[in-house]
Amino acid sequence: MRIGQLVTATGMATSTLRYDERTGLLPAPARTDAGYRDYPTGAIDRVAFVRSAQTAGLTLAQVAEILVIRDDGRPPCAHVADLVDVRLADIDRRLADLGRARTELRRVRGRLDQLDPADCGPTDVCSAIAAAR
Amino acid sequence: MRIGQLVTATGMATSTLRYDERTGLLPAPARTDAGYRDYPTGAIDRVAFVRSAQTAGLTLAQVAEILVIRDDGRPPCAHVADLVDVRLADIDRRLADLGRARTELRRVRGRLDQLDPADCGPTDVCSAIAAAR
DNA sequence: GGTAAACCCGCACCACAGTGCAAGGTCAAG
DNA sequence: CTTGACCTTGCACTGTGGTGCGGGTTTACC
Repeated sequence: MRIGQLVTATGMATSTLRYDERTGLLPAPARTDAGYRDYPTGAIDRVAFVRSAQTAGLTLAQVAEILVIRDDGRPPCAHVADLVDVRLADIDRRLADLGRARTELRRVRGRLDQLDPADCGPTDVCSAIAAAR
Repeated sequence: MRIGQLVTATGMATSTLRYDERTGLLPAPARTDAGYRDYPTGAIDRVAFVRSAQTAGLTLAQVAEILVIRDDGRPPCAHVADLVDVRLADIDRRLADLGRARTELRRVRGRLDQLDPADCGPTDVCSAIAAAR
């Protein structure tokens, strides 16, 4: 299968597939005599897996770790569980941060509605924001 | 005030202050004869404002926009309100995305706990993740 | 006058996940 | 045999918010 076929099969861009190969996410495929990449059919599943894992919020570096273990013949389950746990903790942290930021911005927004632009002296840049400390 | 004093007053790094100046967030200060930056005392508030706005979730580019308006002598209230609204919408989007990602990852985690590594054939890389599509 | 700390500038570099381009080679159809 | 689609490579660039380094000057203190 040439790269064009893999593109239509997976929906990825050629540039992305080559990028994935460069970074070790996809094994370097065989080459035709002319130097064209010649993928096995399994490459479709491999690409699909990479994108699933990415959608789940893993970085490509983490996906690569999983693939290394699997390609080594070992089941990556334990490592995947670790990565997922780390990612979940990260998400919880981000959710908390964003929630706080939202509360804060809502407060700023409320002050802005209250504020008459004329009241806003040139001393500070924007009192509605400066108050947010 | 020299840059070192501003550093101790604001807690920022010199490199960051110079960066902020380069990108227009801080006005270029006066210079001593020797070429040292010589900040007015107001610079402390300016830096503090930039960090407040940044903490509120605005990008430095957006903060710069606000400052341009203010330095132009106009009250930036209306523009700030726009930026805050945009940022709030963005945060809501992110919160929703992260919530979905968390649900998905929790599901993957559940499958991992269920799964016996021995069952995980070498056909797919990790069935717990591959199922997440 | 010597030394250490503080300051200057410009350039290069970090993560992250790609995208875009130029210049060239190959393959299939007409 | 030509045209056009497809493929190759490497390099540079995107955005964001800075950090780090090297080489040189100036200031502060003893």
